[in-house]
Amino acid sequence: MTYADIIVDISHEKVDRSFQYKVPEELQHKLQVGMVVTIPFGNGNHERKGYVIGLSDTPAFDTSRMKELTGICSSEETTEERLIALAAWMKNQYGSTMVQALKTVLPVREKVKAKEKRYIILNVSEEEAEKIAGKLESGRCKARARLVRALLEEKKLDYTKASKEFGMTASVLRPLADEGIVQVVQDEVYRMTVDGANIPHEELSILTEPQQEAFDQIQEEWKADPPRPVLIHGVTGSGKTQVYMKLIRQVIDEGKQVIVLVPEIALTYQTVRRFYGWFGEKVSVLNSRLSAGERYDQFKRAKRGEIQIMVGPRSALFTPFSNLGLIIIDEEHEQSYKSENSPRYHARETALYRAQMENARLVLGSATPSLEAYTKAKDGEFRLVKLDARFEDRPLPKVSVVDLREELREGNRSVLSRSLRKAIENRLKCGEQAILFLNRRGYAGFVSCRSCGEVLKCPHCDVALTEHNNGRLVCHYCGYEQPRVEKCPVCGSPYIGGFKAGTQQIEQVLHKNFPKARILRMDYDTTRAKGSYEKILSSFAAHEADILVGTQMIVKGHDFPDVTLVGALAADLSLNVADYRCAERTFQLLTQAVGRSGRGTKPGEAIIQSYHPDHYSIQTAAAQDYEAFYQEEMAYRMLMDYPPAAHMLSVLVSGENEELLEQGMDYLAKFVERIASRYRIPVIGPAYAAVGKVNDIYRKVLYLKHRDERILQDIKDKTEKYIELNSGFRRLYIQFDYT
DNA sequence: AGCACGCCGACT
DNA sequence: GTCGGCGTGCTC
Repeated sequence: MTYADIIVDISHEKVDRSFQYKVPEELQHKLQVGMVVTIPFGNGNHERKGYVIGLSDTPAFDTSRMKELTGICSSEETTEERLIALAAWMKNQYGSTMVQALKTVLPVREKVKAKEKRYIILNVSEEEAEKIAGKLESGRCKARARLVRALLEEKKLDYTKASKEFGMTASVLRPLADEGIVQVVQDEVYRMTVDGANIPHEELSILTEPQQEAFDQIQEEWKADPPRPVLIHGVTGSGKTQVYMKLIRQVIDEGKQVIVLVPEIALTYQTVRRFYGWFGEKVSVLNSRLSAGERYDQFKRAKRGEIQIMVGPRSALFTPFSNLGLIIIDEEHEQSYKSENSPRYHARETALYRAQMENARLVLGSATPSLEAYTKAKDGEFRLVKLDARFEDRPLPKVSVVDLREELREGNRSVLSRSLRKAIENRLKCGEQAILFLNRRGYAGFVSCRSCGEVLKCPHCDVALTEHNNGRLVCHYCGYEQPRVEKCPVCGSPYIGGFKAGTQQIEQVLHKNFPKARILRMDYDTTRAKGSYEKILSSFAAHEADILVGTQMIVKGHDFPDVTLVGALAADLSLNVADYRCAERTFQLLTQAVGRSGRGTKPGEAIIQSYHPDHYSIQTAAAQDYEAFYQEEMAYRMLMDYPPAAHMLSVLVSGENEELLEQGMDYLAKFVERIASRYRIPVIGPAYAAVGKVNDIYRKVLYLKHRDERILQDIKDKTEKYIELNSGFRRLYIQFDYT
């Protein structure tokens, strides 16, 4: 006898878990994980749809009370089936529960209600309703009377609102509906996000010679069987988008569908407009501001074949297209492709799997590819396509690096070095624009010396130590701690401490230095209001300001033709983050920033200020030399066994009670150590997570590194089982993360 | 979501 | 005592 774990297709949290059913004899060899089946459910044995999420030979429930599933109904639901198989893969790969994986992949389940918004309306005249209400009140039917009264007030009553606000339940409503006094109606309206109809059609531009060459190389790869994923490494401003558009056109002409993933931040009105302009009604765009219901509507349109192209952030990867032909991931290196919630999937890896499963092609693009993708390209797993020339052969900007230690020695303590100040002055004189950029991403209080640039690092992990409120310096990988230092251990200077600089202070300094300049500031504070992001950018593009100051959000893919100067104010801010990827991120940010300069007809310039002017990530970014950066960084990852040289498994445990967390983590660490010692893998940690406390929930983390992915997966599986068997972990939340 | 069960106030 | 509304809890 086999038993199937099934998730019931009822959109309610209370049944959001699996139920076990017996599999009838004749279906035993046919049934597979991911199939959609019919099951009797609940007291009335109502027939419902269910998703098979697992099969086993041993029952986990009293067999005398277990029902039998009635049939397989998957013939036309192939899209769903594939997505469920994808969820099963994600569950294994990233160590989440199946329910969590299914929820990420099939937003359909929760959203049924949101889509079919239900209303209650009166089915009788108002006078009659008044009479009925009176009768109900004099009787004992207070709840029903309440409902009728509410309907007299408000003709169309929201179903969910009604049940929430005055506790209306089905047993209150049904008699009224049966007697024909009220009626339940449903609206089915698509909530359109952007009105594509008003955007004029645009023709795709003709490819430049290098673009055409890249396109041809991709065509060649697509003829192979099976075609490899393609990585387009194109310098900033080389026009990768044009190549994508041609590829998209080709694939939809074949009658297949396309998913385009873009980083959240790039989902601007401009991008959306361009897609609508080129492909009109065939496109739909998702973004995180969309409500669950709106997102469901778009997915439904995709499933019905009303659209051919879906553009959106990582969640758009799960668009239920029936004949998927191509997945494009733009700015493939972006951090936002990695999910923060369980399953902590990476869109690049997951896209690769989905593409393989559905015979779709995959194209990644970036000016600064992730080490993971570039390594695969070097190993021949991906096809590497280069786009080396900027549009119309415009030169890359001239870059210089300023040594802030030198500035301090010369007595300049301002955030602006002398050469940067001079350069800004020049731009103002010529009526050109400047962008000043503060790469604060992931900024966590590291400690550095302003005289010699020394940064305090963990002796075991080679990542920057973080200063905590209690004054101690802590490593977030292994938990190493040491007291605060008063003097620089290398040069003895007392100028050692945390880094303090914000966009606001810089704006003030600029006002003082250049009283006539018009300055715009763009950071988290100034972009919180809806639409303000667009407003600031379009105002700067229209040259209504001379200087734009901001965090990394200003360096992403915008075209400002009058900008001829970019200044990176403190490259060290992203270089010394307590994370092994900080050099990669710094290189990416600086390269992107530098690429904003000189996009128009006038040549551009860029100035990078740093306490580590000779660090390879800064030097190679200044030289715009990706290959050199890759070699250096990869050597470092090999040396330290950091990904992609090795794989890394982290176990994140969180809980409200710090003591309980501490205890649970100790037990867990002991267990993991025992398992890992069989493979001779050292366990790193436990340590407080980089963000040690979120919303009063404490977080601790363990790390394991190994070159063989399967060994880590085995350790993860065993740990998962151990957690399941021990009730002591019930009150802790445990997440696996896998890189 | 839908159904049974059990509590509680009103009425024969 | 009994009837029926209405909240609660369970569904393999």
